[in-house]
Amino acid sequence: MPQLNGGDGDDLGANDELIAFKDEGEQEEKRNVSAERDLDDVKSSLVNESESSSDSEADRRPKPDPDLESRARHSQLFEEALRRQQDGGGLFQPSPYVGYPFFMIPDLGNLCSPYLTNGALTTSARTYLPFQWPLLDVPGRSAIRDSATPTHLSNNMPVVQHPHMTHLHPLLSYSPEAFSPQRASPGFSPDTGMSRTPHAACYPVSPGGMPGVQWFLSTSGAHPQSSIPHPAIVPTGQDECDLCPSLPDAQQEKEDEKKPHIKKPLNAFMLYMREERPKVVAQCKVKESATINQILGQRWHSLSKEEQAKYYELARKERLLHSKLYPGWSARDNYGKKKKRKRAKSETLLEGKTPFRGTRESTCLIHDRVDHTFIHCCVLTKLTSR
DNA sequence: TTGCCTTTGAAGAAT
DNA sequence: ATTCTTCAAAGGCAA
Repeated sequence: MPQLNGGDGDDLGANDELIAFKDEGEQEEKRNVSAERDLDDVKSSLVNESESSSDSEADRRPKPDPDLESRARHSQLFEEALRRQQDGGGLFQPSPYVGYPFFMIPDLGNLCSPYLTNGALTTSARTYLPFQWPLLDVPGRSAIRDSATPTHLSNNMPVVQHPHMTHLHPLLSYSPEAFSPQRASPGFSPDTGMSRTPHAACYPVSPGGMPGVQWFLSTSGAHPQSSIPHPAIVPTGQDECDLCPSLPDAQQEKEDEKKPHIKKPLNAFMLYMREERPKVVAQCKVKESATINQILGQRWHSLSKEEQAKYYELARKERLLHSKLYPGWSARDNYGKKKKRKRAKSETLLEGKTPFRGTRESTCLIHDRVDHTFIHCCVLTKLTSR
């Protein structure tokens, strides 16, 4: 499959992807040569345009886009809320990167328990996010506070959850469920309702990655950062931390296999699939992914160069952001990870161990349209299966 | 319960 | 320099 790889090395993106056409006649190929060249030109111009502006912090902010206009309004609300917070001594900062719901939270000591014992929201539990999340119709903070009062599930896990949170669907570049109740740091004791370890989970936070941006990945206690997992990170329910004493080799190896793993950024086609899959499912009444992917593959080839260029540009930004979030990450890091994880899981089952994977803790933010702020909620889920 | 299927593209390893 | 391999997503299905 022909591919050009003339990356500029600056933004780590393969800026000059070529669309490859398979199983097509010679004439078709000739026709595509010029099409590929055109697409290449489009991509190059996109890349140059993007790169020429990539040095500027301001330019990393979202540009006017008809698709984003509604979100721009949200952004405005966010900026206003931010200013109010800062005027009031708040330390929140907006993220210049709009593709991910960054949370700039300086003091997260009780982020995961944002409510006081009486169920009221603590001051630091209130935070803000960039505008990519959809606005919610929340009747008012009091209603949120009432409904968010901690309750208990049948397994005695304390739960703080607002009923509206189920509507939250962040526009993530990675798996949306990264911010769902199934994604969170695990070290939570069901008995005490508190963190099982002082550092529930220390996921790789790039030290020099993005200026002013940190992913807070542990929950509370000794470590200064609290946690909202990046969508590309797949926590596994194991307590891990660089500061913990190292384990014996065999055990260490086993633990390594369970370490959260940073996923690859999605390529252009994957981004296209993510967007188009629901439409194909609806149109073709087919659910089998293999069939759907075949259809999507055909549709991908039938896209115009402009349409494809949109996804290549998205993918390039994905890679750029990913590389900034995880400067030391390599695709090689994940080689064999799938098989190892599967093997580790089956070994656990063979040993007759209950595949209890700890506790997931997830967070959500609810927009309060009354005073244009966001309210942080925390959900704890006991994990016993995959 | 697990792994395969099926697609394209990116990246690293191997030749 | 070219080719090969792996992994990203998704969910049904066979073993």
